[in-house]
Amino acid sequence: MSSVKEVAKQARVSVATVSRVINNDPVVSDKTRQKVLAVIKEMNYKPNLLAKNLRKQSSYTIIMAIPSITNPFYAEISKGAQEAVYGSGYQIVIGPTDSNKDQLKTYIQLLNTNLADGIIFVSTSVTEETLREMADKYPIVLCNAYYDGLALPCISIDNEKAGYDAARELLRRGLTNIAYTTGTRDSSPVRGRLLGDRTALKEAGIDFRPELIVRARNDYGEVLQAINGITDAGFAVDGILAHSDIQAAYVLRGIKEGKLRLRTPPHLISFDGTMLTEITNPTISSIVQPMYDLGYLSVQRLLRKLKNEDAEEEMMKIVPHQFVIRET
Amino acid sequence: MSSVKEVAKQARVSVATVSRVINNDPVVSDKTRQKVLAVIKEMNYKPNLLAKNLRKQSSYTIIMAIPSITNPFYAEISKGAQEAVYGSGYQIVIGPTDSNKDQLKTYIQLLNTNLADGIIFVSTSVTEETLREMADKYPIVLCNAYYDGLALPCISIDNEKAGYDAARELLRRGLTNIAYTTGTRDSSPVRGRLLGDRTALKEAGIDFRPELIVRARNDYGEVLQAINGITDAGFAVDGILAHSDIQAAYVLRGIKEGKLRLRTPPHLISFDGTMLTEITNPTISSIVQPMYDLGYLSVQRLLRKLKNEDAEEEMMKIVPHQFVIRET
DNA sequence: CTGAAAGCGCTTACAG
DNA sequence: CTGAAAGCGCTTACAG
Repeated sequence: MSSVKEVAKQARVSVATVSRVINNDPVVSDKTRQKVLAVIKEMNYKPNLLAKNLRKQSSYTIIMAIPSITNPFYAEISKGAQEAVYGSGYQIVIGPTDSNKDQLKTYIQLLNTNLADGIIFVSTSVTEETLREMADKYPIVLCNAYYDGLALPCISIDNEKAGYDAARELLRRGLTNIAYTTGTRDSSPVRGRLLGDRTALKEAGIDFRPELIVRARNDYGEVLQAINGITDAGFAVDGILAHSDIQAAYVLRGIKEGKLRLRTPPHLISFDGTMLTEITNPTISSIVQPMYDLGYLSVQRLLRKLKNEDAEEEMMKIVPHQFVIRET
Repeated sequence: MSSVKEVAKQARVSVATVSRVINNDPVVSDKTRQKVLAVIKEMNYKPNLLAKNLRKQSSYTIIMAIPSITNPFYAEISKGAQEAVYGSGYQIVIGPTDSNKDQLKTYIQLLNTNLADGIIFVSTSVTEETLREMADKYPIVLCNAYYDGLALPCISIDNEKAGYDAARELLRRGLTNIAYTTGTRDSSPVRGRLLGDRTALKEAGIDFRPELIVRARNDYGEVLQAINGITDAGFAVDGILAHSDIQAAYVLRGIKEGKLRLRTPPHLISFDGTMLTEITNPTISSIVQPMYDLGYLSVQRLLRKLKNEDAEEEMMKIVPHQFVIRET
């Protein structure tokens, strides 16, 4: 492996000059530059970026902590994120947090040990307490979920509007017992969507019934149990708002397999709008989030932050969602 | 930020001793170790791994080049890979290659510039020529696809057996015009599956018709076109072997939307067996690959290779697939 | 068992 | 416009 030293020797210049050429420093003369460039090409020299990183005190690496990579919603966000670093000179490490309790610590450790320059937290993959401790030590961007007490940049859809849109559509169809399966965590998206839900109910003159709000993970059994629980409590569920496409797909599966105790096939609207909503039968109506953009913009924001180019920016960046009515 | 130097000063030892303590060198005395450990804790010292990496000439980073992260098949492989690095001291960069022609170059550049120690190529994300050039420069592991001329470690299912299993089942059902939508690339999995297909046909006494083999990407339009092309050529397709679950899901969608010109609903078997096959309606019969294991074992193999612990190992590691009959 | 010193391969302030 | 030299923060062969 050749080094700047050897290139310098071959080109009969100093290592400083070689370094300047590599970094396109306009100060070097054209003649010198050409000479050095020729030697670099001839020797097939590649700079050792491990050395550069140490010297610059930067890993040029960012982390995206994300619940799960196998949920298509997060896969799309990851895709946007990965494409956003392309050409920036940064690498991105996608860090799933749901499979193991301590994985998040590993990613934070990367920041502690100078192996990462900043981090994006997608959804509620971190506690508010941890976040507070990290907030003034490291560059952070939030994606999807925010925390009221923390002034951190956040990219998200308008969840209140989304919840309102979805509930309003079901109400427009004349439904009165609309169940809502939320995730397991109390997060800003869930709170926002519920707020929208309540506004829509209020406008329609229908009482909000907390019994219709149930928690469930993206797990078939939990979704069945959650909804059957509402039925068993005496509510004739006629509409369902699903926290994710996966949950909605499980609702359809439950209906098909006869494991969901319902009087009539419910109207169903899911949040996210991944490819899943188009391959189920019936296809699922949903609030479509701009997943790719969420990932892409989060990375861009973090990169600007790392370069201190974000001074003037608003903390909250709302990206538009779409509402696509399909067969449910 | 504190450094070994400051820790050394506080603990009244040399930086060498601090380094030895950090790295659990058994040579240091217990008293010294305790003293240093106490100071490290007190100062909340975290080693700067950028410096360690330069000194050790290793990034402790591996790359997994993978066609697409949004295809659930590859998402599961990624998941296995990510969990396999957990606790190893290595990081993994998941690098999608399908969205941009030059992304693969970026990942190879990471190897050139000492920012990655080794690479896993999933499926045919690289040309044989590129691979040949890289083969003796960097540690490489292949996942899914292999190249006959190159003695590189590979983790894969037995595609010939899988193709045989799938074709045999369709033949057992009395079908005689079995279409096979392959991917767009000529890869070892496709060749293997076709070989198995032909063996099964031969055993059943049915002629192999190359017209039934059609290429298609994981794209709705291409899948429709490919299969309609066979019908238009005069074949009464009654069974379909789909190269991926996504293609199979598109076949179902095509049938539902009436865009597939077929006499009867075809029997359908897909390769991969991701969650998609269970949320479609009907659910899809498939050759289920151990996706998580493919990713997990590929990483383990590469890590052993990096530590030179794989001297005795076979190049080819076959992992078992399952054949799950669902509703198609 | 411990320390002094060299060195990993870059970048950059400073001097000329 | 260019070079000599210091330094980023570690690890490790060597000496004692």
